[in-house]
Amino acid sequence: MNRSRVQQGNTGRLRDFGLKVLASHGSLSAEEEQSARASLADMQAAEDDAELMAEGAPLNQAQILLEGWAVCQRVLSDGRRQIFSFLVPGDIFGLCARPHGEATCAIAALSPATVAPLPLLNDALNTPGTAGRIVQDVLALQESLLINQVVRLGRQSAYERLIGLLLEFHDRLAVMDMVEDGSFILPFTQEVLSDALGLSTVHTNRTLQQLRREHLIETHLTHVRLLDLKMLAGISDYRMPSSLSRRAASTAK
Amino acid sequence: MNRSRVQQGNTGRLRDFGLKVLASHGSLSAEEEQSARASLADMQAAEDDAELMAEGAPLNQAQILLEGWAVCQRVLSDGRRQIFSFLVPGDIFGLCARPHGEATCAIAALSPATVAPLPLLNDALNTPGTAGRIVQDVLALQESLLINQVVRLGRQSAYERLIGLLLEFHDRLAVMDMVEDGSFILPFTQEVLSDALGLSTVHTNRTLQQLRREHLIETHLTHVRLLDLKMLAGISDYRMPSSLSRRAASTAK
DNA sequence: CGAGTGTTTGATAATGTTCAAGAAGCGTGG
DNA sequence: CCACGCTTCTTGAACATTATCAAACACTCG
Repeated sequence: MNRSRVQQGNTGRLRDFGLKVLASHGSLSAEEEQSARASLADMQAAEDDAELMAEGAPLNQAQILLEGWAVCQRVLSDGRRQIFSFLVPGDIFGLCARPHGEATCAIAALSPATVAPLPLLNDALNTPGTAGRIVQDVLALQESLLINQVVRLGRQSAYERLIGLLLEFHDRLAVMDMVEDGSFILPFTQEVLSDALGLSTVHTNRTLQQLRREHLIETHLTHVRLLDLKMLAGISDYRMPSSLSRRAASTAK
Repeated sequence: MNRSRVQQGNTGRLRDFGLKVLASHGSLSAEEEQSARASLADMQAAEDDAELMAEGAPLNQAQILLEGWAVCQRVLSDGRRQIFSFLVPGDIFGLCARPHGEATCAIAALSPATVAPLPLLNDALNTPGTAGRIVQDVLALQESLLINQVVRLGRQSAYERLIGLLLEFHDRLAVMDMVEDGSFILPFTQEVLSDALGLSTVHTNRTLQQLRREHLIETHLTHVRLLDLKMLAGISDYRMPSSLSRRAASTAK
């Protein structure tokens, strides 16, 4: 774990982002905001590729990813890697519903990242306030994303899988206010995408090309734009997880 | 939901089986055993193919599958089916770590089944006794099985997947004392296996044949025998979930 | 025996992988 | 500013894996 101070100028912006994310689940009480504000100040930078959490680590320290992306992954003994899920900026991790839970997979940063502890959320699952609500929402979302991942890997074609994952990114980033006109940034390589989709990089590349040829997406460097959400959702049989759509509604101006 | 009385002669055996399963997590207190005994008496039969739990149903009624197999599954709009996980006799379902949880997928019986409620386990997650321990164990196992399923589907060949799933069956049934000399019964068709493995039935069939030709397994009707556990585990990079190996140790005479 | 369901087989096609090499983007240091 | 090395993306060709379709076979139950 290789962490260090965060550049001065950013801390304010990132702290406000963290507070906004928490508040998107419900309004924070004065004490809750106080606690969140204090712990967000402890934010730390992590390098690209840093392991934010090891497989088997005790799940008793809630954290929020304030900046950068990360993945939950497992590496097979022969080097093949499977990515289970992505963490996007604003995502909360390190939670577990049951006491003494252990991480079932490692969490690794995909880009330089900033992380802050949220002791407020530790063991908050069954508490009445907004903290409890946040934990519930986060766990519910995690579960439903994992189920969607199984469906993609088991029963969908490369084409459908890729679309489904892009739509998931879209909806999750939209809740964090990181989508503009269908466009967002994926700060990682096609290899990462492939390890999530269970495909070779070459095939991921060609499938992306197909989507571009069909004018369903545009890409420029790490920017992706989804051009026809309805069409894409139809092709991949995608439905937004209910735990997201609730929050999307509450975020809308 | 199509349920009815259980045949007279079986209730005693099934009740004892249920009690044995619960006790395999830790010794039950007098009150716990009392409660379990009472609710096991409410066991009900379910037909082949019956839906034991609908997708979206509130997860607040713990139940135990005393007899028969079931699956967690989701069906895509075009009819393709993905099976996420299997429930073997002795498995507990209907639990959720968070309050107000909803089932993310439907549970369907694969064979005629017998099910009993276990109110003892409702909201027992954070309680001190053995009931709490059971809930923790069950949830931990579910999670780790789902992760294994993702790895199989995403990064393993048909051959590896099939072996991995067979080993999982072996170890889970062994804990329930349903394996004899590497041999056990899978009371469902190759189509079910295929829907779990994300393969066509034809390909599942041919992969099974290959395993037989290589003398790694034997099959006779619904009986399967694994002939070389070490070899099989090596091929598929399989490790027994830790939540199972703990119980396997405690079950051993 | 006959209908129904599940398994096996063969032929063929689609989907996805591998390997190898070239092109494009990016940072670094001269 | 350019040259260089590095990584990522892209391309082509050959190959492997898995799916699809259709038919035959086997087993089970009435």
